[in-house]
Amino acid sequence: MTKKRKILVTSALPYANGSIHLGHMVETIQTDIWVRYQKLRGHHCTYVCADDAHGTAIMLRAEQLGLTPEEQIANISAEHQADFAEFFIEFDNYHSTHSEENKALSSLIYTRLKENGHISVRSVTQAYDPEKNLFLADRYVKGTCPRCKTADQYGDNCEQCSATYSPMELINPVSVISGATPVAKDSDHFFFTLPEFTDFLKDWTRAGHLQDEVANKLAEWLDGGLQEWDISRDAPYFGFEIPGETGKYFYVWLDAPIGYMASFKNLCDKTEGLDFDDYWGADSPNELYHFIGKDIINFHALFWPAMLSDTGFRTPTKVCVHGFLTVDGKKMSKSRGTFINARTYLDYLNPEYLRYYYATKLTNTVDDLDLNLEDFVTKVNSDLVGKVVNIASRTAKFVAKSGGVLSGTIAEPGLWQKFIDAEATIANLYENREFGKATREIMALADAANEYIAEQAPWSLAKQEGNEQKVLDVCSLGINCFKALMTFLKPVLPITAAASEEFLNCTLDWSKPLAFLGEHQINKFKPLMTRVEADKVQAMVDASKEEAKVNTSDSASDSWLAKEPIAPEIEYGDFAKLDFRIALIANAEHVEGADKLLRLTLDLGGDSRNVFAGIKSAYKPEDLIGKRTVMVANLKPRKMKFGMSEGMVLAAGPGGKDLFILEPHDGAEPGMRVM
RNA sequence: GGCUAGGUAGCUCAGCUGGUUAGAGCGCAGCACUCAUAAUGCUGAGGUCGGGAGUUCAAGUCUCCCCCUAGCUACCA
Repeated sequence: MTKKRKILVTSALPYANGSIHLGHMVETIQTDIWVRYQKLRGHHCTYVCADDAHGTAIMLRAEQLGLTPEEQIANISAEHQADFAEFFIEFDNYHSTHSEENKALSSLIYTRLKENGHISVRSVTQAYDPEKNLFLADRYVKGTCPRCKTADQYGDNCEQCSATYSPMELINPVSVISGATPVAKDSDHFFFTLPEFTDFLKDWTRAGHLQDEVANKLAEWLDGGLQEWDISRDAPYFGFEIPGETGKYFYVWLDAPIGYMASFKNLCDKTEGLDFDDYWGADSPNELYHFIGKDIINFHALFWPAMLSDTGFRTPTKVCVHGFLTVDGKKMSKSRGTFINARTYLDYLNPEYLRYYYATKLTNTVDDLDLNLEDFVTKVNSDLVGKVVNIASRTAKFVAKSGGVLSGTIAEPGLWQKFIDAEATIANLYENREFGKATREIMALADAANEYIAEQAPWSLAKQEGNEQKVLDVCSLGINCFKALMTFLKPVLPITAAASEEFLNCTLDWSKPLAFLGEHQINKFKPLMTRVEADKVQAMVDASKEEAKVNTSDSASDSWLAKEPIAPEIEYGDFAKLDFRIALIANAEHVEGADKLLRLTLDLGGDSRNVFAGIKSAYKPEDLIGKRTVMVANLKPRKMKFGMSEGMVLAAGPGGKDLFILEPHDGAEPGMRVM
């Protein structure tokens, strides 16, 4: 190996408010494979992580459970660490952002930012819960959209009409926490003056620390003008109080990335020879890698380097961004059972299956990664059991028969050379986080080994006297191929690698070039990995469905009635004022410039109406033409940007794709009144 | 609407700076083998590379337009 590198690696800190799921595992498995690879190559690599333990959500959750926030985060931390451990995620340290180290570092960084004139203070008006005496983030206020009158919308924007507003603009705003009506209240907030770092960030984001597509994405923000970043929250808040202030706390995202430093500091304090400044000093010669998902790019590639550069610390060598996990091509879904918790997976399946499957799908791009459950079963079985492990399984017996000592003769140097030649390629792919390509290379070698064995057919040779040495030579090469394959796969499959070391009676070492193992005693072969059972996968999906059911009935808020209670009772006379009519959709078309509207021409059997309907997200015009529906015919016409809307069609559903217009049974004719 | 990614065989994905009949694995069909956790090997079927136009001697690969998917972002009632 060349120079020994010193690398500090992090995964994003999981939030201490929920369980680890298979989406989180994409990141920790990706990071862990990379870290294990670096260690295997003989580099000094340190992997730290922590729970992200602050914020209103955690405070409220703890309260709900009747726990102190400290008890709550301790419970979750234990759960997270147990899950990670069983997936063989090998952290060198797992800490918490709610720690002394983090408090000290956050204060230090804040103080330096302030000294450098990069903290500004100004008053912000916010919704305030007068019962709980708590400022309410937008998502903790719900009410009726001031624009389209849809009930039960969050305080920042409307799901129905996508209007944006501040929480206090809602009609009948309600605190989600207490049910009280929030009041507007002013408070001083502290801001990090990010725009002053625009030039620095324009350079930094193009200086090789990021994937190109990430830098492109960030250029949008940089060119559009950065905003100052609100880094304070008012008491009560579970976090760190801002030095020199009372009742002001660091916003959770301020101290979360500092949690990387804090976890490392914590490790340094208990590890001989590991020095904090050696890694975090402004001119540190060592490497710092952050692995994150694409949802938190701005925190890691804008705020974070700006803060670090301004406070005497080094900035990251690389921020490695990955995409989201989809399951069977779709977003993880609780009702489909594809929102799978790490623990649920572990209850049914071997963690190495998932490590391998993810490895075959991981690239160094931000593309989303699909866990196709059927593909998962066949790929793991075919690649690992059918190909790799099979090589040992089919040759071990012959070696054992001749005494269990491998031959020093390389029976087919051409084949062995293929493995030697692939070494640098595979190493390079690991280094560049192209695990999918790496596993493809490795499987190509496994194919070559199996072809060779099939071609030599040692079982046939063994039937004739005098071929003993030839059989041993062939199978020794087979075993060596297996040894090379498992060395290459060791970062992905630590447990199978360990079992293989036991079988091979040697350590799978990749800090030195691959060596042919000859004149060497090996142990009895035992099955190294069993196949994925498809019914276990199904059982896992079913269990996830059940968990989702329990959770939703728990919160008792998922039924449509709960979301929007039935309106107050009305008199028949009130109802009779509404004139609903059957209408034939004579035409439907897109409206230029409108994102959500379709222009419908409704035929009432003699009368024709022009109606704008906000159903573009759910219907194509051509699918509507010729269909009948129900409209409110006596609604006062309303002037809209695109023209007059003379009525309204009736539709149900939360919005987006889930909008369903009414369609009458056959026989109802245009113009008929609906009563 | 703007931006960033995608759209290649039934499924999951490769295809670098444009260059001979577009690849792999899985699945499927047939054959062989029977050492191996019914594993392995060989052969084969299967793609107008989202659609259209253009540049070029030559385009999956470049340009433009359109459609679809995901995410971010804006506006509109």
